[in-house]
Amino acid sequence: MSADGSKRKGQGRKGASTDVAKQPVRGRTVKEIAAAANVSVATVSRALQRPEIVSEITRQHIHDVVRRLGYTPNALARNLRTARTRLIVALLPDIANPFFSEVIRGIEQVAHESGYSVLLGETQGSLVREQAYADMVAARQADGIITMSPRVPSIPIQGRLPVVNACEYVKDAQISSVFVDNVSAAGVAVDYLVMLGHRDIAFIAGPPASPICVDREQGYRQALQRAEIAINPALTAAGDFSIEAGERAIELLLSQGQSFTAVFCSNDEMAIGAMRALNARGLRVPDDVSIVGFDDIRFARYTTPALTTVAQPKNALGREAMGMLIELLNDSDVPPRKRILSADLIVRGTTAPPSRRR
Amino acid sequence: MSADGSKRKGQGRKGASTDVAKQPVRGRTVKEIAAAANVSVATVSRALQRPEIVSEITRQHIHDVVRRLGYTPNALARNLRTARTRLIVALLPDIANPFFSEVIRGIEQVAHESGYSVLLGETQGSLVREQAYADMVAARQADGIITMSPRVPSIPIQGRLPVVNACEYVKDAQISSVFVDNVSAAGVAVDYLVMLGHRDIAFIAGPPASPICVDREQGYRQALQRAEIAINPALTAAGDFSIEAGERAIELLLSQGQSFTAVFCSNDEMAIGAMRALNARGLRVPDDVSIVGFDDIRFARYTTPALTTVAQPKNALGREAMGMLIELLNDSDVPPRKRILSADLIVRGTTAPPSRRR
DNA sequence: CGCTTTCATGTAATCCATTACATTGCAGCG
DNA sequence: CGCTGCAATGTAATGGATTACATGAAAGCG
Repeated sequence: MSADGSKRKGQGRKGASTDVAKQPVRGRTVKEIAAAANVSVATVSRALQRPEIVSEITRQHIHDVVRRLGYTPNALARNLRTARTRLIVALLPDIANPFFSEVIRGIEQVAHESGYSVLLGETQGSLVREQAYADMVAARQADGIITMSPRVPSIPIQGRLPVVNACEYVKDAQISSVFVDNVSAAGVAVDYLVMLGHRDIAFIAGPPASPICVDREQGYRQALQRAEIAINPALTAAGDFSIEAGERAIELLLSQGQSFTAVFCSNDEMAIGAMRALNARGLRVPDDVSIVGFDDIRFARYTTPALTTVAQPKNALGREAMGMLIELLNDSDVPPRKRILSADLIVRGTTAPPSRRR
Repeated sequence: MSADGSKRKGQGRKGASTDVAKQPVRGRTVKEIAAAANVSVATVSRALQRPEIVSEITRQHIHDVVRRLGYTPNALARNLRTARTRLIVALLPDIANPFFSEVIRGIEQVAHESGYSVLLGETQGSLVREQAYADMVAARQADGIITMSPRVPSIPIQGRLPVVNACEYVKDAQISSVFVDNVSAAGVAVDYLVMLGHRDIAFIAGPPASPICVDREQGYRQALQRAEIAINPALTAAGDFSIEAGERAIELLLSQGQSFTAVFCSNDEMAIGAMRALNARGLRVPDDVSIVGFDDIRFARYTTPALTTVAQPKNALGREAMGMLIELLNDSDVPPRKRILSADLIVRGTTAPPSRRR
């Protein structure tokens, strides 16, 4: 078989004319374009990257050839050489949670203004996933990461990678973050309930691993203290941000025979669950029980009655986060900083003064 | 001043030894590891890629060095060489739409089983965005794409790229697709309304550019024909899948003085909007008007009353789409095929027989 | 006219990991 | 002993683009 003549090494088509017809059109290279246009690879590259430094005529010609042959430069090669991808990854725990959608919008707006593309990674709260996506940055497939988990510290590795934490933050991590002042935002919400005349206010907590949830709980407590209402620990129920958790929390409180005229929920989805559970038990919102949520997701406006909630500046959170990331990408020496935005109470239909009954 | 001295161009660190101390730990290379471990780069690469072909002792040693120095192989270089990224991009028009979340879950499950990572791109219906993400595949930054827009044909370029269309499809495009039988699913929904006794059934359409919406409308019409109900074009209102569109549609119909006892909506969000608009006008669901949605998004269960809707097999759609994509990635010659799943009507609380009144 | 600039383009080094092929050493076998 | 075969490792080609540096031609200038 004289096993050498063929060799098959390299691109596998040195002849370049034998089987051209069958071969799919994928994978042209600068070299091919250069050959077809009778110029050097450098000129082709320049014609595409910085057209102004190539003479009008060759530029035209090269562009024609590129179009005719259908050439897309290999981004891997380009990025390898230039050491940047103009790609950033946004990590979100749960795409199903509409809260993040608008944050993403903000991120994308700023990203595009600066020539970055955004790719989304869903982590489902899994550390492994977070790591996997973070490694993409370490492996240079992306320039930076914005994470919306309360668990950034697991991410940064060797030296400081360009990471920004949005919506969440980590207690004493050296990482730039943008988030709202959850303590005071929660406080405002509970103050409002107090102002309406409520004194038995239940609280549905979020995952305790998340500092922002701890803050919301603290805001709730401080507000009660301000109003000189004794804190009843039995009125606090655990939750995990899901609609179902909201339902369960209410069922638990009711089955324990707790009495309350208002519920402050750590997010809107749990508030929706709470409303449903109350309705199921024949209790009316807001006549029997007032409900306040947190986040102001898109659906909050469309519950019946519409949900009173604390609106986070979602778009601004995203924009700000991306802004910080860009700063970091341009100069890896800027020190991490925390940016705190404020959130507003939006009063809709689920809150009213407590009724006489009960 | 003297605004030139700095220049700032290029990688900005040729010296490579002057400021080693200051320099962040980023960017080790096989070469460095090889030097530190006193072996060749080939051995390092092998120790990491196919440990079994390296002697126990060198493997150990190399792994130690890798860990000690903190080395992550440059994925760009690797992917460039191996011509695969093990990354796929899923394009969705709108992350805010909870329908897609579960489809994504399905995609991710299958992807991970086969060693792929999934990145999400939001297109917001913009062709430019779609192209940009599609170009990532052309530029070899990702191996394939699953798109959930009804506009695939804009994507594939030069030869057939690995593209699969999920949830939507394009009439006569040569692209693999997975979607439900929208005609019959819509038919079943309308049949049910008819069965309940409704004869004046309004329809809120989706974007006409989307074939699946055309199909849903066709299903609606066919069902009316089956029931020998004359089709009243004035009972069909345009929509764009948003909650607001649902509200507007109802307001339009009511302001035109149309009379109807049921509304079939092309998706759940418009159904939610419709419910709200009806409530705002003092009409009760389902007592005065029955509502049926489409998709069965997570929130459908939590409206009051809970929404009757057509459930798409979201997870299966995602799994199937990813399955097809993997097939394509393994063998680019498999011919495109369409896979059609079925959808089930879920009866909840927004449907009832028409009331005597009206 | 000769010299310096400037412009357009070409040549080849470079980014970093993978891997085909080459080399070395040693065990096994007739 | 000499040869084959295998295991472990090394050397260098390779992937595809960018870009520093080199070259050559044309233009500007005294």
